[in-house]
Amino acid sequence: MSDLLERLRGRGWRMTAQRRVVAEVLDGDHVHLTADEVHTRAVAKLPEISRATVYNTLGELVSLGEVLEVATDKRAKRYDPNAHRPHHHLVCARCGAIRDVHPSGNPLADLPDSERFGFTVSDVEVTYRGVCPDCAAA
Amino acid sequence: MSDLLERLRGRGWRMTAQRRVVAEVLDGDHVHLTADEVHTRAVAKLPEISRATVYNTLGELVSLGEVLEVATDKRAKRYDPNAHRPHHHLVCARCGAIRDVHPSGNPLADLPDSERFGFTVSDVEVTYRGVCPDCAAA
DNA sequence: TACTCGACTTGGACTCGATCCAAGTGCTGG
DNA sequence: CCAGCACTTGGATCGAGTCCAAGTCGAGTA
Repeated sequence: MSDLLERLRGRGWRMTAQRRVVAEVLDGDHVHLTADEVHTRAVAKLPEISRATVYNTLGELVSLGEVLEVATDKRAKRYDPNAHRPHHHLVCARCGAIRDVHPSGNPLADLPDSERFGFTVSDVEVTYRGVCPDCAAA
Repeated sequence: MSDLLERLRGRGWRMTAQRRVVAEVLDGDHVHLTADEVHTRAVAKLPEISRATVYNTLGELVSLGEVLEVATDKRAKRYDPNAHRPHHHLVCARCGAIRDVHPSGNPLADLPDSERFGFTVSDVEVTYRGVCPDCAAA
């Protein structure tokens, strides 16, 4: 996904070591990391990187649409690098782990006009909640 | 909704002034209040009530299934007294207003086993996002 | 290559929502 | 009416996230 780095450069980003590292961490594997986990992994590659920079960079990536913010509960926000393929989330109520899922059907179409109250509805998020195998075993 | 008070008594709750007040606030109108708003309104009825008690009581109501917690974004959790009729939420991306909606279809059924990854899926939340008429006009 | 400047980074202080805890209060069953 | 213990209190604490002034350094220019 150095396409990501390419796209960022294309958008006029100054390419700093910190930004490269954050982008690499997100690219690394498609898990849904918290900002803090991103910071921990980033520190492994670039020890001096600060939390503030990680937050800044994540925020920029989100507003560029390269990464999605997922706030499934009141714990830490998680960041989803899989922004370019629409999908929904399956969340473990105990440990907070998140998996991407692709339900059949189109929930947007399931909201009749009479239930839209004049809103311009543009998006729908579906969050399935349950208990993951690991937590169920424990 | 003194049925609520009845139900609580039936579940072995000690009926204190504080709990009655919190239940009354939630009953008052079916808006989605934050814990802080609940506290503010509770203080109007019972000036000595503490924030901790409001949090405790809301937490108890949630775990009894009398009230739903709604975390649509990273701001404060909101509490939804409409727990006995299943419904979903339509959120204004600009002002944060929330409306209850009742889509057709059953999104739980739309998640095939192959997409459940061993999770015991117990619940689904659907959040429609858009712009409300007021914000669209402004 | 060297210079320059403003975008970027830093880290520590701060905010805000929420939780914890030890001490005090007051329901409720007997 | 009493006593025991569930409940409340408020202040401390926590954890995620934001802010800010000061310092740093990427990259366009010469």
